[in-house]
Amino acid sequence: MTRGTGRRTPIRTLLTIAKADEAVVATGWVKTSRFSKNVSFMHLYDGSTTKTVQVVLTPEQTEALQSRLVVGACVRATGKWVVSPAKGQAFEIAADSIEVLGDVDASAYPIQKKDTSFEYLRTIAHLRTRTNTFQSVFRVRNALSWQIHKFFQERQFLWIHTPIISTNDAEGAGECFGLAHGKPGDPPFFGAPAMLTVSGQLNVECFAEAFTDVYTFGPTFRAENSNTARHAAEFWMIEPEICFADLDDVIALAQDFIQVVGRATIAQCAEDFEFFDARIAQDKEFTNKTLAILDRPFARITYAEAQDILLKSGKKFEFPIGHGTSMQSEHERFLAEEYFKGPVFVTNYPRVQKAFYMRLDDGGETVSATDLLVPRIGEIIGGSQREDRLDVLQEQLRVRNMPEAPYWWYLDLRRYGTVPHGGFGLGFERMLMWMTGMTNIRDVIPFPRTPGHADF
RNA sequence: UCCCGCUUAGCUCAGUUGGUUAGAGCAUCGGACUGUUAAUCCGGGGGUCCUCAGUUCAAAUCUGAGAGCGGGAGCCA
Repeated sequence: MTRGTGRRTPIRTLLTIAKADEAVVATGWVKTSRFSKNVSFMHLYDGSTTKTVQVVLTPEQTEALQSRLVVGACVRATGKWVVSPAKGQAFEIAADSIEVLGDVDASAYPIQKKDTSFEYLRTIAHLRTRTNTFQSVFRVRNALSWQIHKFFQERQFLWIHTPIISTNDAEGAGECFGLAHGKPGDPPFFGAPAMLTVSGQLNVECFAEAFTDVYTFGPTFRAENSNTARHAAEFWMIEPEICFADLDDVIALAQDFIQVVGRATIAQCAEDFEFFDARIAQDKEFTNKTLAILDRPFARITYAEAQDILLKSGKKFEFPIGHGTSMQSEHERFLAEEYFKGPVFVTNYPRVQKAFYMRLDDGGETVSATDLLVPRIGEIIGGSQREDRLDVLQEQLRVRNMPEAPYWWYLDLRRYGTVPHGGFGLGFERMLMWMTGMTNIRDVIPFPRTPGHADF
């Protein structure tokens, strides 16, 4: 654990390894302060932990600084690390000197030491980072990112930086954001209309067929007018691609990924998950239940079996069920939340419901695709074994009235040294929501972009 | 894009059947007090009741339109 720059010590470090009577320098912002004639207290946070450090002030320091040590003020406290005589903490700082580095006008500061709605905090996204909830959310977001890279790196996957700018709309995964430059009527900068990527998959497949196991992890853009708590116009996606692999291998990787990364993230951010259990989730056993799910195999059924389950459930659904129907949100939630009570892989969807690059099953009616459905969130992963046979892939383009020309390089992968391979795309923010219990994707993205909103 | 709901103090909200000067908690400001833990106690200030139009003797309250926000659906990750 770092000792900081040498001129200060992170609060997390202070609380774990500082020794009694050691001279310390703590820096941070005031979380709360309490003043009285004989002795005063101030709590500082610096983002390194869910906890604060208590600084004890003398009457002279109180007199001089009371009006300035308000919530949000930036402070440097120098003093001695001493045993606390009170119950709330083992140690505290007996301050020798306190400097206010940044004042706050308390009558105007919008962050208060009280519950505040997430809706309101979204309107002050530049300041919401200072609240307990968002401190925990973004520490976990950082840890989850780190554990994702760790998982793949330890398994010899290469991280591929697939392009953000694209001139083909990949797989038709969704509506694209077009790129404009210069004056209207200028020739296209890239020689063809360009857009922000909707997926790195087709690009990363090129690397898979040279490095065997690869992944992308980066921002993705969808211009769909989606107004839900689970959709954003800019989000991060994890897309591994593995060779010499079929759908079973893809599913095994996906399950291993979620379980290993999930457990490691909870272990790395134990304090933050305690906070979510206490303050965000309705259920105090929320994280323990997540850990239990991460310890046992996920359910797996085919699309056809899923339809049989829905038909036999006797439940009234708003949308039609039965073979050939497309699975709606209510059906997915029934399967994950009520029937399996946990994550479930659904496989072998009808060909017509899925993308052109998914491998056609024997019989030609279904494809080797899978969605992973989880309680509360719905679809968190979409994956498939890819069509590795050139003639079948060409036929799949043809039946969808898609031109071959833009995909010449993608088809080359099947012309030269083709290989059974597959992969999946996992919505990073959806996994974060599933783990933390946060219910709105806007509250797990630093500065969320949704229809009508790209503020800050 | 569709359906539903909400909008009252800095924040979170209450506001009866339309009726006189629109309330509470927290925050804030002033004071007191305490090894305090979102401290406690006393006092003060703070309002375009989202906007516009209408009904009415009278509108926070009823009607219409608009805006913003939220929930759900579709699309998907």
